[in-house]
Amino acid sequence: MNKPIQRSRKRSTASGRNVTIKDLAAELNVSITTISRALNGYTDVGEKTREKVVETARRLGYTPNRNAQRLVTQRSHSIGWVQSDDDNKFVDPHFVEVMAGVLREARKDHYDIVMTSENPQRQLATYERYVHDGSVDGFIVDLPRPDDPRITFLLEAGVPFVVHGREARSERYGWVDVDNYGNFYNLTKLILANGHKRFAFINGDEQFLYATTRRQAVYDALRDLGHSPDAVMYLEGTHPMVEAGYQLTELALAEPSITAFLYSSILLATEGLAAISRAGRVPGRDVMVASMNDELQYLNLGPLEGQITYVRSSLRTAGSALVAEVIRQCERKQISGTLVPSVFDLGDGVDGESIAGDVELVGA
Amino acid sequence: MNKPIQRSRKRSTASGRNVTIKDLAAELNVSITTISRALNGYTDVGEKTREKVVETARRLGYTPNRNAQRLVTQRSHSIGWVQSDDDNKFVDPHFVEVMAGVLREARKDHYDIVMTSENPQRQLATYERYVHDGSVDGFIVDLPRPDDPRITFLLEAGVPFVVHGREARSERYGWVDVDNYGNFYNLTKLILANGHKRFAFINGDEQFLYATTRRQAVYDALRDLGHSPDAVMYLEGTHPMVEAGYQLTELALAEPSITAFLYSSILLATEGLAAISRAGRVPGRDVMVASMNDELQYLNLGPLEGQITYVRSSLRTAGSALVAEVIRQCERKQISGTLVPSVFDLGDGVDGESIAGDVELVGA
DNA sequence: GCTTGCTTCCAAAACGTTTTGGCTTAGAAT
DNA sequence: ATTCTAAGCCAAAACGTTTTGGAAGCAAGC
Repeated sequence: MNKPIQRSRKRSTASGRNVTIKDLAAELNVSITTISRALNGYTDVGEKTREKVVETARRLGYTPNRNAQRLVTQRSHSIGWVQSDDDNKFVDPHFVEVMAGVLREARKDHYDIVMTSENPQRQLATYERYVHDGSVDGFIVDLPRPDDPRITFLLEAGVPFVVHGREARSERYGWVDVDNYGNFYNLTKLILANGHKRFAFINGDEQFLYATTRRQAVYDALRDLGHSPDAVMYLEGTHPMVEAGYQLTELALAEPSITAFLYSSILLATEGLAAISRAGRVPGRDVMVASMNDELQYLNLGPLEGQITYVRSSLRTAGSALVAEVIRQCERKQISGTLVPSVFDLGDGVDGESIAGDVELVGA
Repeated sequence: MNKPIQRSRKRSTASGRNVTIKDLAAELNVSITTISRALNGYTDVGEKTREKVVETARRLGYTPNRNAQRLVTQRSHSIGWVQSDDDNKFVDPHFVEVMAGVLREARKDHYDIVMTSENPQRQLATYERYVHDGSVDGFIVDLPRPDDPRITFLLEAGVPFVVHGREARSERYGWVDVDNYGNFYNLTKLILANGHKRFAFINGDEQFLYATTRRQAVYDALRDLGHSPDAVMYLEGTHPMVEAGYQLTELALAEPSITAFLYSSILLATEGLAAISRAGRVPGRDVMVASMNDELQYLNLGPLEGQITYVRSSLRTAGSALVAEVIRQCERKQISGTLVPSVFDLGDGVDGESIAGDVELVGA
């Protein structure tokens, strides 16, 4: 009898067998080769036959079995996106925005996105398994940290992947990023140009690179424009961000010398605005508020119109670019970096030009 | 030469061939049958052989090819989750919370989640294709509407699926839901019990069923407790929710008879609180604020402590239950519904008991 | 000695495709 | 008349597993 220890098996669909390439071949009295080649656009099948084939394929509701295709072609047409199961970290509203772009682009190119979450210690094993077992052709890597072990692993495994953000080795892999440095450099310049002598900078979690880069940009701008580093009160908000926005702003409000607020995320900024209002200060008149705006679709900035100056950059666009890049790699093994565009929107009473961030394409 | 019209092909991994079951068989001089059975826990392989097999499998870094397994077993061990590409609708922070639970549970059961987005008109075709081509074994269906065509389709296709929410046919499919009716009935009772004669109810978009059910519950409670339907000012916020929270609250604040606010989502509520504060009213003293709290991890309710009365229910738990249910169906074709638990948290100055919602398991 | 039963193994078929390396046939070129 | 070319088709191998239906060997029971 040879029973398995623990498995049980059953067909997945309630209805009977799906129609296969063999059924088509039988129906038309041609070989399965001809069916396959007709459907895949090869030139060695006669026009009449091809027409008959596609017609009956449609009529019988034929859909090629994806797993058979994957097995023989050794390509899954799927890309993997593994999330950190690190409780709060992964549940970030920014993430959904990126995902919207990722899904849309993937659909357009007929790729699937396969997702899992895994705690950081076991993540490498997950990447390894996914690529060994043929589940995916490449990966999206999110929120890179300095010397990110995931990147190290993927680089030496020689697997296609794209990183949302950059670290030291960014020459060697494909990436998509916003111009963190340029944007925060310019925002700082803008604040100073508007006559503010001291401001608070409420940054994101510095364990992620985007935050480090932004801090660097702010201090560089201060130095280049001849201001002391003391002109900024630097505050770091850890994930999840929202609580930090309110509390850190309250902290900064205690110092009267501070007349401007710079936020690393619009999420921090909206909370900050609440704190500012509650303290009886009015943004745009008493204080200047500047921020990075990632265009979170669910956040309506209407009520805040004019109260806030920001650099706008679409995370959704970044998401699309991510999968475009990783697919490009899967299909012809060349890597490139993409800087997503940024545009400035000035709040009321703020002087300056609406500098548009560069759109750059590194590599080819 | 027979060239294809448009394809190009390449191996996915840069490194050479992966190690297969044949390599193991060759290494150990046994048949591939034995390898397979040893690795899959069948009783008809000797203990010594089994040990040798698992040892060399580990040593050689063998990972079974997922696509071959899927092809022969006709099971993908993946479950599909198709998002509406309807621009704003899908980008809802609630979604991320559900997803955290979905991914965690899927990982635990060794299932993959494959996601796509598709505009509503073409969604049915996507479900059809996914199930025909063997990509997935079942589906998660989100945000059902009345007579949802997706449910109609999946029911008659006989495909395993689970719905987050319920509509008329909920006897016939697996679902996971929060007790929308009970919770909003109780919240209304609580508001009235605290002496409020008139309140605003800011609901979610009624094109989704959870919102309709909640409205029904509120009006039923009013009727049952002998109040006129006019005791509520009913406002419907469409997606995305956040803007609605602020604006609709402002609208309701204009009517002085209104002394309490009931929100369908904590997202609406936090915006509402901002509007209330800005209007110079203080929540917990001048007005009562009640809400459903879906435990969005990125939202910190600390600063609002005591200002708000809510029913708490974990969307993450719901997410886990969703995949547990759909996997159960895939593996033994029985369907059941699950009500996720809810618990009440009373705000300062609010009288009432902390009613705990029922935990129910319908079906088997 | 012969059957029976148990344990351990295995050859071969199957899953549904793609691709290779032909093989016909018909017409054009010699 | 023969050879060449091109167009249209196909048999068979391959992808990497799982599963079926035994077979071989050996001990126990009669």
